[in-house]
Amino acid sequence: MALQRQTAVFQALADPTRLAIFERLSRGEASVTALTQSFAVSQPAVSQHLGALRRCGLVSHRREGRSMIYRARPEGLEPLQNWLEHYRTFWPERIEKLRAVLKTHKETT
Amino acid sequence: MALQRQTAVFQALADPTRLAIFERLSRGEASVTALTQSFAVSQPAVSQHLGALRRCGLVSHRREGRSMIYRARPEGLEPLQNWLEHYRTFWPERIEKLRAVLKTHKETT
DNA sequence: TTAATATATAAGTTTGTACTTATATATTGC
DNA sequence: GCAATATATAAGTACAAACTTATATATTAA
Repeated sequence: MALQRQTAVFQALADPTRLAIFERLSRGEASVTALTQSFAVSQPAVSQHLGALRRCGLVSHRREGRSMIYRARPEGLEPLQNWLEHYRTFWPERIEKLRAVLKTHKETT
Repeated sequence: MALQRQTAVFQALADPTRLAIFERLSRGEASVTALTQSFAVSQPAVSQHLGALRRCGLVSHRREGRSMIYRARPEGLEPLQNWLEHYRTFWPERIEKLRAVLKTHKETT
């Protein structure tokens, strides 16, 4: 079945390497070369993953001399946020309770 | 590359049919037969999607006579919630601003 | 126990995805 | 312009995923 807009972000983050690249970029921008050195895949593989992330708005890039600098786009997570927001409407108490638990957990670690 | 625990939920929700099944179940429990009637795929395909959702904790099921009744498990979304929570730590203002926008949007539609 | 119903599993097919190597394109410094 | 460097794209391969039909398993009712 063809990929739909709704599942695009899930799809993009479903691959471990691609997720790791996004997480790496969320801690600071990086060039393709730098990313390639961080992951056990070839440079073209990294470029392909970056293309996938870019196509669904999870990263942006700019040229800087010979390098392409990539950075994570928090706004790219909007669909995910939106989707979970939707479920908060359906299951308000349950999810809110869960959020509280998670927040506490975060604060104590 | 092998599927990791971190990407399991993303992977499960990355397929449009499977996402639609989960969303259907989030609006109320249903038997496999009922689900099969709602989607344009065969009964085995539905069972396979339910198996995938079940394996990562997004749905639970119980037998009721000859039927298997499936229901969505809000707790199954914990990894997603947790993951986004993590990004709130990194990008607090930005994401919080976004959350506010989304909440307003929800309330006015 | 036998037939009907409901679901799960097996096996096979097709398409998509993640990778590879090879090569094209863009930028810089000589 | 030419060589070096950085990235993207092309082409091919291997494996995973999503489906199909056929069949096995479980439950109910006669």
